[in-house]
Amino acid sequence: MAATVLVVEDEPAIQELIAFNLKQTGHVALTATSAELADRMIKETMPDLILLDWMLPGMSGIEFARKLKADAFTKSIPLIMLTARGEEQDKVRGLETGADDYVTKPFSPRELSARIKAVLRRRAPQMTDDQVEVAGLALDPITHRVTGNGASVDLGPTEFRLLHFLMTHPERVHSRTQLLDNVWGNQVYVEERTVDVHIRRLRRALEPTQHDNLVQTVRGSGYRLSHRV
Amino acid sequence: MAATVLVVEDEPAIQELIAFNLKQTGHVALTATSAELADRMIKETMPDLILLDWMLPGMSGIEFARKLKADAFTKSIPLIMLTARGEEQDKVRGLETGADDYVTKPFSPRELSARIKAVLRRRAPQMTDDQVEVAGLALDPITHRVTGNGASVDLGPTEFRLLHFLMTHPERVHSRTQLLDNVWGNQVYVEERTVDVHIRRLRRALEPTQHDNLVQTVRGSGYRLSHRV
DNA sequence: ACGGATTGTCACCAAATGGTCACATTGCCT
DNA sequence: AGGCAATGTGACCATTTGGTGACAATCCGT
Repeated sequence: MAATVLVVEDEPAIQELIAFNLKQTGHVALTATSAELADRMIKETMPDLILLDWMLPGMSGIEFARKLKADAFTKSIPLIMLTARGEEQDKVRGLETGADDYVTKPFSPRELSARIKAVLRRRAPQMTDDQVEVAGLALDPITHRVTGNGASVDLGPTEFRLLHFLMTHPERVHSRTQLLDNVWGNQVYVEERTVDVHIRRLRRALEPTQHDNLVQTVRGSGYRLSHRV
Repeated sequence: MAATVLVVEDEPAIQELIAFNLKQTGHVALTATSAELADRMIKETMPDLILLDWMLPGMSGIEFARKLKADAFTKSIPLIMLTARGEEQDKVRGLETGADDYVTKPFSPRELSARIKAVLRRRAPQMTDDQVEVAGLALDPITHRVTGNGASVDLGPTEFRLLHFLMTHPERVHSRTQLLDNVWGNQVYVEERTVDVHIRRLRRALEPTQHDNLVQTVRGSGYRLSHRV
């Protein structure tokens, strides 16, 4: 999953190393050597993720992190702190400032990319190939297989995408328009009521394993996937 | 939450980009390429927010902004100005005319939507999708769920909107007219007394969890949501 | 090309919802 | 206490919304 990552790090060697690894894993790397520079770049590009070194010239990393999390516009950007080894108390303080994760130097490229992936996953869940599971209903995007309590469930392509979207965005109400945009793609024109029909087909397919009640109607708003009553 | 946003921008590419992103974030996008056209659309649709380009053919953006803020009908509509980069003095003048915020081009979709959300929250808290909680009564616009001390509360669409408005504007008395404007929308004509009936329905729905006394009658004025007796 | 699967629409139905009225109740003032 | 105005409340009916089966067009593998 391609993401734009801003690396705030003053040591050129480390900076390049990270940038290289980011590109290797399919991301776009932006770099800044100071908080001031980073600040400007954030406003311009609104990156999907920020990697922030603990120690920076001028404004310290922790100070900068606090500033980012205080600003309503940047607050929602995931933040990973890079700390020197063994500074355990720093980790604590880092998480207090609202960092989503931290990585201690030296780190392996694999570890870094794993953490990046984990943090990004929280943002765009349906983009990943991860298996999803809700109340005994499991969907595997890779094998394209759905099982209810182990028993296999047969779905058409549209119902599969619909269920995948719902399962990666559970509990949340989606209007018919949102579903059309996210499941059908936003360039095709189909009737809103068509969603109803596919919801119906999805429910029917889930009936054998009693999972049809996961797909809930919210009158006047849309549909929701939830295990709660 | 879903808001109707009017985009006044003469460059088709930018206009489309913005409209696309608005739809992505769940808003309804209207577009106008000139101040004259925008003027007509505003009268017709009364958008929740206006995005106004600085540079427009004919009447300039700043001139139009001033006009909007001088008119009693449009004065209260939040306004975000789109300015070219680095025109710092323009920002100042823009804010002087009553713009609520400004965004410098080029901007990222994320920044724009963050600012839109921030402006809407300031002007119309019930348009945002933040959770609200008052005295054990919780309402979540995203999942479209209401719980009283954890127990789920069942509401019809109108009662849900009514409660949402009251909870985002607590401790304040709202006349029937104000409630009609904010909950029903100000273009529909319904009897004032209809509000009473929906207040009644809302109270009944809140009875099971003893939250019905939050909805208070202020004789001669209207209704209020408050945890105080 | 054939046959099954898939998909978008439609028509029809049941249920939910919303607005209004009529009447009951409450509160406030003299 | 009496009377008036404001509000509460139940019922009714029209409208809206969503569920559902049927159907025709299209797609796709054989």
